[in-house]
Amino acid sequence: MFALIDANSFYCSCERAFDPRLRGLPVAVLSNNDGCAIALTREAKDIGLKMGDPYHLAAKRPELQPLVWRSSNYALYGDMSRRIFETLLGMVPVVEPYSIDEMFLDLEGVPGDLAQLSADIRACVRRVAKIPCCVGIGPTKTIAKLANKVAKQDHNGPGVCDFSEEEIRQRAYPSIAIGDVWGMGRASVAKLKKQNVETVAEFVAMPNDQVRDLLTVVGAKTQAELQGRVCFPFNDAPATRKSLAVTRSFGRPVLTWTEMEQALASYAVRAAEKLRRHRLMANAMQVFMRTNEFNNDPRYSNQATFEIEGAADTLALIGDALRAGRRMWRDGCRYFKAGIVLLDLKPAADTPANLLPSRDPEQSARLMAALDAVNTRYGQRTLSPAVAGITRGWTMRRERLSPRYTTHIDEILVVTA
DNA sequence: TCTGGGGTCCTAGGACCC
DNA sequence: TCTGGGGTCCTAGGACCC
Repeated sequence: MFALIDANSFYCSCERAFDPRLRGLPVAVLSNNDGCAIALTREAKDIGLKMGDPYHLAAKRPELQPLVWRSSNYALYGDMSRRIFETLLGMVPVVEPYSIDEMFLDLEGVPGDLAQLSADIRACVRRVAKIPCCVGIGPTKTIAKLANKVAKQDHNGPGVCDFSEEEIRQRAYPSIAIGDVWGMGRASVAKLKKQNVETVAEFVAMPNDQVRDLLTVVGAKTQAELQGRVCFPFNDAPATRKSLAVTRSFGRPVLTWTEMEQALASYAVRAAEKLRRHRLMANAMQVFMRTNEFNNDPRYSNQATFEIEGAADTLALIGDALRAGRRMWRDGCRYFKAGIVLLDLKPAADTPANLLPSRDPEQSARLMAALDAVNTRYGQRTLSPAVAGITRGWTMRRERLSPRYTTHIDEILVVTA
């Protein structure tokens, strides 16, 4: 049996955990660059804000004036996610983090009443991590996800939904829209609608071959999972990641190569840091830049993917990124976004030694260790290659950022009693 | 002025091989 | 008239997720 724990309006709940004045108020958290709403409390939904609404339009709507806006603060949310994870680990043997705000539990062999355990988990996450959440239970991950969704929709309910019994599912499926199912996106819903399939019950009743023809093996697996057959097993060990990206929209258009160079170099710095934190090496890189597709600027978009010498060295990655960037750079464009993606990642330990390395691997490792040590101790970008720039006019907007309550000593909450 | 960022998986089609 | 049958690997693009 699986359980899925999903935090309610996670980013907003994190903001509320440290600023109790936000309780009961409509709150929305903005995407990077303060672009659009990506997390909303129920109060925010109730007054008409929708996921994805652009901030610059929503801020002008009279009915949305009560909203409290926050820029996204991923340092805070990541840390809160870790707290939830640790809270859960204190209650069950294994936890599989699925996303920043969702964790699967394997309840196989966990003693006691599942409903009681779920209620306890919910209360404990609220008390210890200060985050409200809902719990869904089912014999497969897809059913547990669905149960969670049902639990969430019942605002005044217990916050727990148990779909472990076949009979209970049979009663529930006819009234659940197929689009509520994990893995059923817009395109699949539209295809099913053409076949007059709109509810989970109707989907489950389709012949498996027909589902496969219509939605490929992905849809067929989802159907099997809804019928109670496990296709997505519990994953105890964290999956090794295959790619890693650092991409950003600019706070204002970038017009000069010098600025683009700074941007690409600083993305490479971040990418290299992530790579080393996960103890990985990258064997290929993708670099892209583009103008804004939403306005009338002349369109230009270019991208290059190429192999690189297996490395987690900041200076090497900067060199690779800038060489590729320089080749695709065109004067006169108003660049709006650029990014770096590292591909073909391998564990650093498994990577065979390069017989003809372009830099001394020992020296590189020592230099990177020193760089990371300084930046860990004194803060990100304390030490950074000069080409990544010191004053940067192009960085993203984050005008409504909350303090880094849990990850920066100067911004920690002070309590007076 | 103003519309995010970061992932995974699958499929189709081309190149190439025997 | 007639032009096989499998493979593999790679890439671009679609779909989906949070």
